[in-house]
Amino acid sequence: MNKNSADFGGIRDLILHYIEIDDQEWEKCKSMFILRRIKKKEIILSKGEVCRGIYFVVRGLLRIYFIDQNDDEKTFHFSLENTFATDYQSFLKGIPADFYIQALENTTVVPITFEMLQLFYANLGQGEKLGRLIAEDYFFMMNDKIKGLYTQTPLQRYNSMNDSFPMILTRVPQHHIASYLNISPVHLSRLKRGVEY
Amino acid sequence: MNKNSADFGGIRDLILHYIEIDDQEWEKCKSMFILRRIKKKEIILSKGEVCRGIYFVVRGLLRIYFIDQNDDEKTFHFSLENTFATDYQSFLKGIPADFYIQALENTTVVPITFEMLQLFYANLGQGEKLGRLIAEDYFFMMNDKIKGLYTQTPLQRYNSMNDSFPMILTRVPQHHIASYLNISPVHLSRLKRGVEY
DNA sequence: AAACTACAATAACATTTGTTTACGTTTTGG
DNA sequence: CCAAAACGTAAACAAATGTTATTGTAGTTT
Repeated sequence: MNKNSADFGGIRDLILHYIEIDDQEWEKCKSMFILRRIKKKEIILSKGEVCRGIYFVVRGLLRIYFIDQNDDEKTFHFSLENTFATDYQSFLKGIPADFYIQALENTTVVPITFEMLQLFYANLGQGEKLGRLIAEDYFFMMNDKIKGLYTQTPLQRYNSMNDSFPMILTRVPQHHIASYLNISPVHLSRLKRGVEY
Repeated sequence: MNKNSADFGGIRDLILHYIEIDDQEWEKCKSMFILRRIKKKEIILSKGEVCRGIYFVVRGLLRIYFIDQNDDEKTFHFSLENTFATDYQSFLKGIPADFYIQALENTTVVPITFEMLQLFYANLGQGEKLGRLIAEDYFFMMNDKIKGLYTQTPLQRYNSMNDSFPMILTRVPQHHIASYLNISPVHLSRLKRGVEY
C-alpha cells in the first residue's frame, strides 16, 4: 500500500455491493473520505447532539447504546469492521440523537457526512439507488432484530450472537452483551452456567 | 365521487408527502391501482409464501404477526387506514415471508406489486427517491419500536398504544394487544387492573 | 331460543428475571 | 509495580411475568 494513499478499507467493495460505480466516480468519492481515529472508551455521539456522520468502521469496534429511564445503558448494536455505526434517524432528519456511540477498542472510521451523501445522490449515476438500498438493508437488520426479540429467549439470542457479530463474545465485556440481550449481567451469568431452579 | 372513478383513499397525498409528482405521472400511477376487498379474519399472506404486495389500507384494519417456536402468535404491527402492510423483506427480496397478514375487520386495500414499484422507479422523475424515503420511514418506525421494547415497561407501552394506533384499543381484541406488547393476555389484564403485589 | 364460541377477568401457583451483596480475579492507570 | 477500578460468578431473596383453571358475559350459529 502506497503511503500517500489512505486505506479506506472495504468501503469501495461495499458501495460496489449496492450499485455500479466507475473509476471516475470512485475518485470523486475517495477525495472526500478521511480517516478518523477514536480512542478506546471515547464517545463520539451523545444523546441530544445531532449525529453528523455515518461512521464506516475500518478497524476496531463501536457500540451504539442508549440510556433508559433508570439510567441503565442498553446496548443497541455493535459495529464491527466493514460495517456502519450511526444514529440514522438523527443523521437523516437532523434531529437530536437518542443514541450514544462509543469506541470499545481503539478504532479507525471513515465518517460520511450528510453533505457528502447529498453529493453522492446528486453526482453518482445510481446515488439515490444507493441510498435506498442502504436504508433497506438497515431496515432488514432492524426487522431481524425485532423478530429475535419477540421469538427467542435470552439464551437463544446469546447463542446466536456469534452469528450476528463474529468473535464479539471475546472482544467485549460480558455486561455489554447482557445489555444487548436486555437482561441483567447477573442473569446472563446464570444462563451461561445453565442453572437449575 | 364519480361512480367510475375508484377512490384510492389517501395514496396520492401520501406520495406527495414524499416526492413531487405531476398530474400526468399521477394518471400513470392511478391506472395501475386496483381495489381489493378482504373479509374479516381472512389471511392474505402466510409464512413461506412470497409477499407479492405492499398493501395500502383504504378502509379497515390489518394485523401483521408471526408465530414463534411455541406456536404462539406474536403481533408485530397493526396497519390502520392510510398506512401500509407488507412483509417488506419478503417483498423486496422475493424470499419466503416470515409474517402473516390478516384482516381484523372487513378491509379495502390497494395492492402495490413489485412490478409496479419498478415502474415507479423507472418512470417517475423522483421514483428512486420515493423508494428511499419509504424505506427510511419504515426504518424509523422500526427504530422507535425497538427503542420502546428496550426502554419501556409493558404498561408504559400499553399506555402509549393509542398514540401509535389511534382507537386501536376499542377496535381489536385485547389478546392481540397483549401479543403486540409481548406479554400474556392474563398479564395484560392484571396490569390494567393495577394489581398490587 | 339454545348451543356454541370467543373473550376478558380473576385466583393460585410456577417460572423467569431482577436486585443486592459478597468475593475473588483481572484489567487499568498512575 | 502497586493501588484502584472493573469485571464475572455466586447465593439469597424480591419482583415480574407466565400458566392453568374457572367463571361470567357477549357475540354467533344453528
